[in-house]
Amino acid sequence: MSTARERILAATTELIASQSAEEISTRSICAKAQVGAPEISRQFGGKRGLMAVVADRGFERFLASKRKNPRTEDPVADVRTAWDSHVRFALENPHLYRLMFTPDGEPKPQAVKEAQALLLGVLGRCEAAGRLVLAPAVAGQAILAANVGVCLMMLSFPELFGDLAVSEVVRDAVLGKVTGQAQEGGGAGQAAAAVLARALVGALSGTVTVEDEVVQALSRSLDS
Amino acid sequence: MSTARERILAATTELIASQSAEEISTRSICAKAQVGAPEISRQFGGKRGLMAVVADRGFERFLASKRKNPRTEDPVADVRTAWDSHVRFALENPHLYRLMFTPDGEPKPQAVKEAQALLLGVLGRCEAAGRLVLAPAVAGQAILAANVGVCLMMLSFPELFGDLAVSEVVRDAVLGKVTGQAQEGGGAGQAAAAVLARALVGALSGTVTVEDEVVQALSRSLDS
DNA sequence: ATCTTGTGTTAGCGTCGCCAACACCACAGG
DNA sequence: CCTGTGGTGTTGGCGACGCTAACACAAGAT
Repeated sequence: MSTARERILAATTELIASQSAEEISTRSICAKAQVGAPEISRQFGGKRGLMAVVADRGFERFLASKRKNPRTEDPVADVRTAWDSHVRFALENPHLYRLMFTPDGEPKPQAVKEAQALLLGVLGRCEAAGRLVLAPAVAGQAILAANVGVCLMMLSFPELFGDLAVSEVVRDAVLGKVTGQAQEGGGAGQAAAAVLARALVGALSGTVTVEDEVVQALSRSLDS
Repeated sequence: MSTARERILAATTELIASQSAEEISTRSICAKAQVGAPEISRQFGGKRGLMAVVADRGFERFLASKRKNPRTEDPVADVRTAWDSHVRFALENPHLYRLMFTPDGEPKPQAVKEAQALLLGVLGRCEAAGRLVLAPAVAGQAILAANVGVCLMMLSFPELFGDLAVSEVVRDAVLGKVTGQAQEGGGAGQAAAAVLARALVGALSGTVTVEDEVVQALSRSLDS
C-alpha cells in the first residue's frame, strides 16, 4: 500500500481522465483513494491545492512525452513535431489539459514556465542555426500561445474546430513568421530577388555575366 | 422596475466584471437583483443556463463593438483591427471573456458561430479582392483560434504573456499566412523578383532595356 | 369572473468543501 | 521498556452551495 498522498494523486489523475476538475468531488476522490475526507486538506491544503499538484504532474507527463521526440539536425522541424505532440496530448487528455492551461484563480501551475523553457531550448538551437528572425523569448511565447489557442478551441468547440487542418495552418503560419521564411516560396522569392539583383549589378557593370552569377547562386543553394 | 429576468441578467453582468463565473453565487445574484432564490431556476433552468445567456449577451456586446470598426477599402487591414479590438475586449472583460470562450460542459454559448460569421464576412471581401490563398472557412478558424489563444494566455499567465508584442507577432503571422504574403517585405521580395526576372528576360532578349522595365514597374507600383 | 402568466416568499432537500476532535499504529530516542 | 511523534483513519458537524416544492399574490387576457 502506497502513501495516502500518492493514492489521492493517483485517484484524481484517474478521475480526471473522464471528468472535469469541477465535476470531481473531493468525496469521490477520497472514496477511490480509500482515504478519509480530511486527508485532502491535510496533504494539499484543499481541493485547489490538490488540483494544482495534479496540473503540475500533468506538465511532467507532458514534458516527458515531448522529450521523447527525436532531436534531429533540423531544429525548426523539431519545433514542428513538438507542436503536433502538444496537440495530441491535448486531445488525449482534454480535462487535464484544460486544468493545466486554464487555471481558475490561485494557485496556478508553476510548470508552464518549464514547458516554455523546454521550447526555448529548441528555439535556442534554431537561433544558433541562424533560423530565427525574432528573439527566442518572443518566439516561444507566440508559438505557445497559438498552440494552446488551437487546442482549447478544438476542445471547447469540436464541431467548429474539429479539423486538424486549422492546427497545421496556424502552426506553419507562426513557424514561418518566427523563422522569417514565407510559407510558400516567399523566402525563395526574397532569395531570388537578392540573386537577381546581384546578377544584374554584376552584368551591368560588366564584371561578370548573368549566367555565371545565377549558376553560382544555384550551386550554393543546392549545397546548403 | 424592469422584469425579473432582466434584473438577474444585469446583476450577473455587473458581478462578472470583478468575479469569475464560479465565484459568483446564485444567492448573491438574487440579492443584488432583488429576486427570490428560485427565480434563476425558473428563468434560466439553473446557473449554467443563466451563464450561457450571459455569455451570449457578452457576444452581442463583443460583436457590436466590432461592427463599430471602420470598414476601409483594405479588407486585410480590417481583419487586423478586428484582431486588436478582440484583444482589447478580452483584456477589458477578463471573466466574461473566459466564460465566453472556455465554457465548461453544456450548454455552450451558441454565439461563437456568429463571431465567426462576422469574421467570414470580412474574409469574403478579402477573397473577393484576391487577397486570400486559403478557403475563408479555414482562414477564419485559424485566425479565431490564434486570437483566442493569445488572449487566454494573456489572461491566465499575465506574468508570462503580458506583452502585446506576442499578440502582434501571432496576428501578423496568421494574417500573412492566410493572405499568402510574407510578413516583412516578403511580398515586396516576391514582387521584386518578378520585376527583375521580367527585366532580365527583356534585356537579354534585347527587346527593352533594364532601365525601362524597372522604371515602368516602379511607376506602376507607385500608382497602386 | 376566471384563467393564465409572471412574480415573491418560505422552507427544505442533498451535496459540497472544509475542519475540529479524537483514536490508532508504527517507529525512533530516551 | 516506555514514550513521544508523525502519519493515518474515523466521526461528526459547520456553513455555503444549487436547486426545488409548495403556496400566495397581482395584473392582464379571455
